[in-house]
Amino acid sequence: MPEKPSRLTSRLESLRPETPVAASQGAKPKAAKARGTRTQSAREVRSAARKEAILTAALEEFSASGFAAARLEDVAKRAGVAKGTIYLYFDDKEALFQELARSMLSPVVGHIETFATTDVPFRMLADNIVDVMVREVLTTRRKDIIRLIISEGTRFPALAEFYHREVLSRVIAALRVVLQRAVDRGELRHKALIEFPQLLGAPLLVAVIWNSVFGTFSPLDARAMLKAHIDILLDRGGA
Amino acid sequence: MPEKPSRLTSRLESLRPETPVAASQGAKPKAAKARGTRTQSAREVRSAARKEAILTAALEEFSASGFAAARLEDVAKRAGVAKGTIYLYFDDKEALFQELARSMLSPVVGHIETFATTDVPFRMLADNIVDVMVREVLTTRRKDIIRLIISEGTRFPALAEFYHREVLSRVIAALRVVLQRAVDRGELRHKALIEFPQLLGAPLLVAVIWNSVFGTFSPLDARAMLKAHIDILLDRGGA
Amino acid sequence: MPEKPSRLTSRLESLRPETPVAASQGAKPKAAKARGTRTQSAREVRSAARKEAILTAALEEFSASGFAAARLEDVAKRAGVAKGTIYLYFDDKEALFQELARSMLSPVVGHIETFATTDVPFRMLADNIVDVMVREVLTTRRKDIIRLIISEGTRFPALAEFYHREVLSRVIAALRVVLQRAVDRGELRHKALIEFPQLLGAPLLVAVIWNSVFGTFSPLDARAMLKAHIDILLDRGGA
Amino acid sequence: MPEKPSRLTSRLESLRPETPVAASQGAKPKAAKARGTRTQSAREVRSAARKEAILTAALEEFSASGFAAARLEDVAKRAGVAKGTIYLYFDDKEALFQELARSMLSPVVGHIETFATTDVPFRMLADNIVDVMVREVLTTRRKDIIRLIISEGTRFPALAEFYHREVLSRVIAALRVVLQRAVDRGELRHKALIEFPQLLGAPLLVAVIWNSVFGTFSPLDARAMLKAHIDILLDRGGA
DNA sequence: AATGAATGAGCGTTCATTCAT
DNA sequence: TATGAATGAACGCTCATTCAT
Repeated sequence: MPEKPSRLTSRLESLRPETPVAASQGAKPKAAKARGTRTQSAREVRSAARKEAILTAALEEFSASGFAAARLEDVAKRAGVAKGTIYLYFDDKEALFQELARSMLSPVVGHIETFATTDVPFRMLADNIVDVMVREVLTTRRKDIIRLIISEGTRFPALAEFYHREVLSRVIAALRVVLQRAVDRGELRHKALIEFPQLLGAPLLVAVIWNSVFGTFSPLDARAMLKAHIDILLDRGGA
Repeated sequence: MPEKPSRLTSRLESLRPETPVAASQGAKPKAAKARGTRTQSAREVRSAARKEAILTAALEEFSASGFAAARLEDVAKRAGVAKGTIYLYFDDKEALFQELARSMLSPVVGHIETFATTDVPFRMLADNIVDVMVREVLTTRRKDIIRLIISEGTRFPALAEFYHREVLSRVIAALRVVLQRAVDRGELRHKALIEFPQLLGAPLLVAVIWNSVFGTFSPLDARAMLKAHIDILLDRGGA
Repeated sequence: MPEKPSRLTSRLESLRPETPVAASQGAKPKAAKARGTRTQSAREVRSAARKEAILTAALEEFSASGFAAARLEDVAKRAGVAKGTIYLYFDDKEALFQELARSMLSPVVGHIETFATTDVPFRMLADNIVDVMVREVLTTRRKDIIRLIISEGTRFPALAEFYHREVLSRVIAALRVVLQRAVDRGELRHKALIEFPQLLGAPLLVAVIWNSVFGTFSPLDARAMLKAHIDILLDRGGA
Repeated sequence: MPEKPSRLTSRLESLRPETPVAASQGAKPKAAKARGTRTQSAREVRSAARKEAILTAALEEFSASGFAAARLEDVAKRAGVAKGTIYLYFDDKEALFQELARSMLSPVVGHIETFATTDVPFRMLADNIVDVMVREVLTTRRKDIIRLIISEGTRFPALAEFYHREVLSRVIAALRVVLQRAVDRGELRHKALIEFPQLLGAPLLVAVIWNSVFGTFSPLDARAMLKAHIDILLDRGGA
């Protein structure tokens, strides 16, 4: 069913833009003049592209090596710029890291609440969530951001708070609405989920971590597992 | 109920020794010749204590800073030895890290299979597992090892494999036995769990990560969540 | 007496133009073709103004930070031009520095010899010198040039030689004439001054350095000190 | 006369030790345990020697290039140590610089007041001061320290204050005593010197600066100039 | 065995200089 | 002519590792 993009799916998918997009569009090095919506000059376009290239490269390097071990020179090389160029766009290594995380998260932020406002049967919603998670998280670089936050969150409290405030707490609030409604409608029996919506997301976390840490020698069928989880919660497939 | 250590509990708890124990017995610096089982000389005892002190210190530093950012000098200081002393017991930083992880995991390994051989009602077993996890993982440094493996696993494939082979795959196998039996006995309806025992452990992972990353400003009642999860799986507390 | 600008004073003061004046007239960026004396086009005027702005800014930055630590970007910012523009007028940082020093010194050069040709009583001349030094050196940016030459002279032998040749040796020669005449006339007893006219200027150096280094927390009344010095040389104010 | 070291001379010369001596003798890297006067271990001796070697090398490099342009690697090379070794003894480049200045000044500090307590005819004292200045300042590295303070004082206010407080203000106070006594005894006519003892020292400053900046191509006979200055103040050699 | 001073490769960051626009 | 983004050599500083004591 999720194969044929329903209206719901497409709405849920609107968190799409996977490539890191700086909050400020016309990424003028260091001084991003947000001058409304205007046609960008060639230079502005090039600048924005460069910033994105750096962010993309940074994501790859940070994912592969972690914050401390990642070398800015490698980021530069991968982005096809000189070492110094990074500093035209970011104050320092830490700022690059934090902006990276934020820029990957920001597009998500705006679309989270849609969950709650979408009025569809819970099982359909659940199926779709699984689908979106697989397509938008597990098979994209967003899973790497999640891992980075797990790995470095303790060392970057500001980032952890940002992620918690802008993403997790909203997701949880939205899920609570959805779950409450499902319970009210008799679509879901487990009221405990309302208190701990984390239980709904837990398998996603397992999938992300498992496949990144053990995936090479023991891959896990994330989609199947997520579906199984939903089935359990909905008493489906039990026989 | 778990308050009064039942026979089961105590067996499960026997994975106790939380302090890192060197895999090699006598811990002769560098050339650990395990010369049969012999009463250790005073020097050997002192040496083993030193190694343990270093491992304990290393765990704390690695947990706090991650592998790359942790400073061996800080480890030494915390362990009360000189920087050079570390190299009498470990080849290099990486070896220290790997031995640390292994030494923390090893005691666990031996006791995992007990799960499968313990023949108790599933719901009792499940409750006990929750209890043990909280006491032996979430409130001890073992949670830090889990986080370290999540954070550094990609950079240390050997460690990831070790952990997968010696811990996870065994735990999963044991859980499968237990879960199969529970299904067979009609104690559990969700056969899907047999295919994905990870779903049983997922909330533990969430608890570990959540409290370490967001715990300071948004603590999560891990025990309550784990219990809620069990209740859901067992259809308890629902109605 | 020096209060009412006598003819002497005004002549001494003619070393006035404090703003740096480019040695090259029309200041055509880089290729300063001095095309005879012609009315400068609007563009040439603007160009000359720009060069001056850069020199003024450079003086401030070099004075504040020294040659090595001064940042060309700051010079540009202060001059209100882009970084690259500096290179339209100067070959590199060092050339900017040397031209700066030369341009500040050049106007002085032309007027030094006037000392010798002015035929006034020594004590009047001496008083005026004090006055001019205070007004034209100590309270202007020329003191900064002196400090810069002291600080950087060793690293810029060409500059040191230039300063010595074009300024110091001339001043000294002129002073010798003046001093000799004063001795001959019986206005001055200390023949040794003729050999070491530096002794006449020494207090000026002290004033410049003292006030720039210790001035903030222990200011020195330069004028009073210079006057005291003259009084000593002239045996005034003693009894 | 100054040729035959009189008692006075030797007293004045007691500011001798020219090689930089760290305030704390047994220069244990970073943690200088000042444990009274004790025989230093071989290691302590070697450590102190190293610190001195670094300071000496630093003086040379800083003198030659100025603070900003001096390269720590060159300091290390000159001192015969590795780059990192410097950081065992000094926190950073700035600390090295400040400690250098202080260590060169400290031995001076203790001996300044002797001027005032020495009760000899002023002209003898003056001659001796000239002599000591030439031997202990102009022909040693102390002149470099003076130049460094002139050059970098503005950028290192703490150093400027230290120098002013510990050296200059004391010298000036001591000179005032001496000068006052000379005036009282009728040995000196110029009372103005009491207000501005700087006038006594001004030629020394000129000599230091002149010879370091123009010395190569136009050396100045500092001793002769200083003597001439004294002669002027004392009305000697006039007729 | 234990120490900790010493090393030097390595990395983050700066900034003079260049050059496409 | 003027700009300022881009470059990359250079340098301060760190820290894993070694080794004389």
